[in-house]
Amino acid sequence: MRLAGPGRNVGYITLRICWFRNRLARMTQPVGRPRDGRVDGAIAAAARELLAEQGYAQLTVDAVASRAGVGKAAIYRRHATKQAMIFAAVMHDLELETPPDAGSLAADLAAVTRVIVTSLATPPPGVVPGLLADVHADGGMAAMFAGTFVKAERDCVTEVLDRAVGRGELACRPDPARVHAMLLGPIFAWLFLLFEDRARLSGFAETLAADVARLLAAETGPAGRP
Amino acid sequence: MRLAGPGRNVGYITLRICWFRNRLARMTQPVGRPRDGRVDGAIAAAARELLAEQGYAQLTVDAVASRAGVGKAAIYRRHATKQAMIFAAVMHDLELETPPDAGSLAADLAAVTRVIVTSLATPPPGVVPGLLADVHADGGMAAMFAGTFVKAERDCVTEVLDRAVGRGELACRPDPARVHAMLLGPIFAWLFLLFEDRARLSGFAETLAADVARLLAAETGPAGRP
DNA sequence: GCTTTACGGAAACTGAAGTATCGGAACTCA
DNA sequence: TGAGTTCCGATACTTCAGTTTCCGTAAAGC
Repeated sequence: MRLAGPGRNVGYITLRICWFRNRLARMTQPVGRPRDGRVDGAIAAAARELLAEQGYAQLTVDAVASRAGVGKAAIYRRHATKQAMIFAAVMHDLELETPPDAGSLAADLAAVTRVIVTSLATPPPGVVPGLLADVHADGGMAAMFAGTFVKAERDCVTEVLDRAVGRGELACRPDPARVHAMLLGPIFAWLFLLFEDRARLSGFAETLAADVARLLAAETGPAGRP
Repeated sequence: MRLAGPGRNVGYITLRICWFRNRLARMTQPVGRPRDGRVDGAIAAAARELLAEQGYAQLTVDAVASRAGVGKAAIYRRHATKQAMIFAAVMHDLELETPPDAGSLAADLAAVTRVIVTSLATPPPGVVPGLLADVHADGGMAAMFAGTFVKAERDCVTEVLDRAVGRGELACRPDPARVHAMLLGPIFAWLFLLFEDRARLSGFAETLAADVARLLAAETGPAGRP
């Protein structure tokens, strides 16, 4: 079955060249029919609608395709798995921007806390725990999650702490990971671990932000102190 | 098709009496071959082994049955779903007892924090997020979770806070739900949301417990203050 | 002994994820 | 303009795993 020989080698090299040319072309202008951008939006919208209507565990790819008016192939052309599709749909309209300078560490932390509350309380019930399980079941999803959601929130926290140092409220910047965990964790626990009243969440979050601000100010006091 | 009549009525009443007798008998001594207690243990042990070896998402009921040397029917006779089986297996060897009085609020909170760290960090990777998603996908599991894991931890927290009030360290007891969220949340976030270094977890937890103790002491100061 | 339930084993059923294929359309490049 | 490539919706198919059912057998109470 071996067809080796001079002619065969030339053919192999030609194929390699064509392959590289294709790779290069794809960088600038992909060949073939371009993807319809409206399909991406329709998939994400359908997924979000069905998540809200039926819940995370009941969501099926067939239902998303049907609701979006697209074929399943169009979905799997864009997302490797059902979980990746849901992740993209949920992250799509999640805005995680650093809030503007509010003038003090306490006010800045309160604003960051509100961003966290919104990002956790907005998705339909069951979506956040479901996604978290999927993230822990697949290394690729974990990297995606850490690079988008976690990083965006971490940047918010770091920025707010740097502002406080710049203002002279803090002598040195505390560990952002620690502050991040102390803000995000209790809110997550309130919603998804302890099943506490969602109506009392915003009050709890306000208190939490004030507590953390007081704690940081007390331990790494204002610049100029011993 | 109606077979009503005096004789029929007597038969109905007899059936009712038999039914009640059966219900009563079941309370004291169930009829038929009793369940083999070793089967329960074998199922739980096999599930825990396979969770540790293969991970949460890869666990199948067939594998558990095979490893335990039992039939699948024996599993479904005991647990309504695969998720309930895993829940029972994981909760089986989880000890959540209130630590003994350590003499101060700070020391007591540190001990409770260690209990929480153990309960979250001991299960194999992926098990805690997976179970949490299942809990949020089924109301029955949610009630079970709230009544066992959450309640046990909450009782620890409440007891420790009451001790502090009794000692005079705190003027009044803070909301146990709030304190619970502030202890459990950051640890959960450290492990499962932020993917921080597990080696630094115990240090973070110690700091966290001290922070919360200082916070509570500062806001609802010792008895006797205004 | 009769009835009921549990046991392991195995087969059957069911739903859903993911893949393959089809006829047709859109785009690039030669 | 035509060849080659990719996308499109639609549908059938494969595969896998949860759940149910059935079998012959064993252990308990009446």
